[in-house]
Amino acid sequence: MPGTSLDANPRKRPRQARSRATVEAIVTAAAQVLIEQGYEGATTARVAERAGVSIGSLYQYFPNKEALIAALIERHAGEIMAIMHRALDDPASRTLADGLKAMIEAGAAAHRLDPALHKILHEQVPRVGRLAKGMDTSRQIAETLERFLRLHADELHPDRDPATAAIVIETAIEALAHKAVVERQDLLADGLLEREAFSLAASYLLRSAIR
Amino acid sequence: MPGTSLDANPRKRPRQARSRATVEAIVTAAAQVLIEQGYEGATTARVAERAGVSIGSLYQYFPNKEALIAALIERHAGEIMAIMHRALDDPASRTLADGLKAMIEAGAAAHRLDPALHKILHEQVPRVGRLAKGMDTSRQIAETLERFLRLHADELHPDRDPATAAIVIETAIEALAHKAVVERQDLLADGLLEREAFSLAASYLLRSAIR
DNA sequence: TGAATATGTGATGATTCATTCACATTTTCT
DNA sequence: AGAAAATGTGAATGAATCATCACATATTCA
Repeated sequence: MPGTSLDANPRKRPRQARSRATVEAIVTAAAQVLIEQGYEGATTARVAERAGVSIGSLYQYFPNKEALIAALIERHAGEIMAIMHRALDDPASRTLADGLKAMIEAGAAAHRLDPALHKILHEQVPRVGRLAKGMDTSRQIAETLERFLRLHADELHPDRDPATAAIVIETAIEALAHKAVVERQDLLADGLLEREAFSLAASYLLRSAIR
Repeated sequence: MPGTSLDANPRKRPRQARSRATVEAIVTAAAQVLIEQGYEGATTARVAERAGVSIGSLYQYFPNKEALIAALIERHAGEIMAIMHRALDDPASRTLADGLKAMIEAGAAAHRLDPALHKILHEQVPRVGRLAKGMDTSRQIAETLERFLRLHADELHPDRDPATAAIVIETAIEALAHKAVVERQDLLADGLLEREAFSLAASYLLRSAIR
């Protein structure tokens, strides 16, 4: 099996404010070092140094490197999911088209949060053990979208099955946002990305063609 | 900079048949070990052992681990590009819709070539130095598709710019095929993937809505 | 205040790995 | 055949890295 996964659970809870700050500093430093050095170069020693704490402190709260990265991933994934939920649960998303627009904008925003970190997490972090869980954002978003599609079944193209369509659209939108942010920044000019993504999704999903 | 990249060029050319077989065995072993052990677990020693040759032989032809993986990537990418070109250059692709279908089927076929290897290459191999170059398949496919779209400009939806549309479609199709093969094998049943991908692409691209 | 608890330190051990090199074996070429 | 070139070998080297632990400092709380 790829990468024997160790126990990646937190070791000890920070109780005092001082230690909470330490943990925070460590995770933030991990993000920075990861961006600058890549996954292999992000050694526990370097992270601790950047955080301004000793190695020992790092191991006080994270049993190993994998757990540290897992914490970082969960923090990042949490931020993205929050943005997504806000978009689709927004009562302003009255119509299917509105919801789509909101979702696409949320996706773009999520990717712009911290593009460098997002890129490294996607490309360089071995998807192993608990790390994979944290990255499971996509499945959750697809489920949220599926519920939204069912709510607007009347506007949905009759050939579309909500479950399948949700996966298709979530996958495509995510891939587009990722590609734009990571290697085609030209698509980010005046919301070109958002317009194209909307055209793509809308023409596939909508019963009455608004292309 | 992430992952200081070393000289990843081949070291020595195999001249005799015997050594060509050795190199072949090493690259094939690399694929197997990579699949079984992940990127970190794929040590040069293990690869050599699996190939049934000594460490020394491996280093005779590959200056380092990165070069070895790069060779593997290039072999895999080459196979995929070959499939793609065959599809879009096929004279049977008379109409835009036909070409799209061919391209989508080629994409699916490419992913089915060796799904386990494809997955590991995409998810676990750091995109660094020469490794990144090899992974650049996507850009090439987008360019091929763009040319194809220009050839069929008459069928193209007037709002679509060929260059942008090519990127959008290539990205979406690739992402869908990848997702299906890697984590949604249910989409592979009776060509569901291909049908959905076609609906998505066609409704976005075509002037006259064939949805 | 001072005992108990929480937090912080960094030298050190143990392990793993990539890579080299001096030498052995096989193939080619004359 | 036999010299030269190609190919193959694997113990040894050296450099990283992860992770521990005995001890120091800071904070809490009775």
